[in-house]
Amino acid sequence: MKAGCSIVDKPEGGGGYHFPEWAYKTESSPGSRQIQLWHFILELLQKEEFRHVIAWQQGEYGEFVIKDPDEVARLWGRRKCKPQMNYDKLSRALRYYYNKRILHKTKGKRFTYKFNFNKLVMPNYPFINIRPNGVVPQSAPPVPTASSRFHFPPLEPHSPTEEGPGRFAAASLLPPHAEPALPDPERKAEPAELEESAADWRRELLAPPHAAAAAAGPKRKPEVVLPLFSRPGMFPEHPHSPFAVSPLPGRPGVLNVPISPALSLTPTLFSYSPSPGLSPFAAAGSSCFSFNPEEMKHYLHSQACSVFNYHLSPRTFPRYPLVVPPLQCPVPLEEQPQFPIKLQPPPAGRKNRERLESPEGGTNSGNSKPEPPRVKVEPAPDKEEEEAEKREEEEEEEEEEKAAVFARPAAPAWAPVPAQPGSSGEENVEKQARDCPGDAAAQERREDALMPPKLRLKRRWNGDSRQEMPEEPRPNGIWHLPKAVAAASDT
DNA sequence: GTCGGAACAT
DNA sequence: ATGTTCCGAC
Repeated sequence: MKAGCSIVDKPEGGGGYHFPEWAYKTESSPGSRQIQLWHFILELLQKEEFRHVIAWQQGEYGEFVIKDPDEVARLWGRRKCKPQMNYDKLSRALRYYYNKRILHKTKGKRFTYKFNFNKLVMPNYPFINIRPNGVVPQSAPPVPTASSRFHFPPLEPHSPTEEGPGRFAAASLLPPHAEPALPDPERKAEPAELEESAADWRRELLAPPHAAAAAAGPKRKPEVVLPLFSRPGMFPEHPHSPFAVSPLPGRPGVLNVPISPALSLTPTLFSYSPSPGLSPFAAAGSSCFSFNPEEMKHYLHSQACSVFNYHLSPRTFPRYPLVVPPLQCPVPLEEQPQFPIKLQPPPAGRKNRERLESPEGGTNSGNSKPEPPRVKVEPAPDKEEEEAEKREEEEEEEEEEKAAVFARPAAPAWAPVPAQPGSSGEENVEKQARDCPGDAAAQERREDALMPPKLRLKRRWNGDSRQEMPEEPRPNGIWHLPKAVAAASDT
């Protein structure tokens, strides 16, 4: 049944440029990560059309309620070409997000979940406002309103030669009036429909039944609607696609890496999130609303282009901290480290400090002893800290987070960065992103601390090592015994 | 309903 | 890695 489910091939890597695999894993790329559920949820949440299916919970930050589980499941199933999808399965996927701290359940409220916006989206969706009745219908976390008024400076477009279908056409940003009707829940996906490219799924989702039916015939060109954030002249060459121009400077036809502010919703990427020190919202955890206007400006700019792409790959942005569409991009892409993160020395966090005997502990290529057991033998976690974290979490979950999500105390090990005259904001931000991975790492450990040891183990075994597990030469496959390990740790 | 383990798929 | 599918337990 998958035959019909077309996916957009990943861009051909011409020009000899090689991008890391993850870079291709945009929403529509083949493979396991076409689109992530949380992402999809966010999209639905964003659209007025689906208000009756899923909607933000008024008054609860990041909380949403699935009003029609079956329909959501159906939409998800259609999106993923899983006709057998149902709420039971979908919710299972949702539950996996608990551990990742992307979501959690709102206890006692059926079909109600809550995004962990404070830690996740907040710093990455600076442009989304909660405007339940606004044009951006279903909103998102309440962020400083500056975001909504921000406008993009002209970007330097490169000429994308092969855009493929406008797979990320701005349909998700359609104004509510565009497609008011819900698709007929009964309507089955017909082959022709399934043949549609990823670009069409939105249209399909959004389209009223008759329109969708029409789509089954000769493919009519989707009416591309300008996104909210799009402005005339923004991308003169491709006025109707906000994604026509890659934020990545000058890489025509190679890869229009979608830059996404959504980014680090996966644990793996947490550490790469814009550091709190870099983001005005950074603070995600703490004094979120007191930010330096300059920083704000720079930050907004650096993320500007990501914004209308925010529903693209959540993986892109954080790893390309240096290639954000620049006011001025001093470092040519090819000179930038492809995997800047991996080059970063382990943060000097508490745990790492313990084991960091040598100051240069970052690269241990010469080390003959990888000492893998260290990871397996999870020492009893720091009780106090864990307790504290647990308390914090309980507070959050059980007290319905009456403590504002933003009020979370985060003791950053970094210092606020003075605006550097002479260097662009991006530069600043980016540099910090490079130089100060520690804070993110610290947060990582906090997150880990929040987690039961078993889960922590799991995360690590799942490759979610991050700073906890420095890049070490590991014997092939030997460590890949997650279940065994989990079991072992259980007994 | 909700949860999470397990096996499996992509 | 991120689900999907199934399922027993609560």
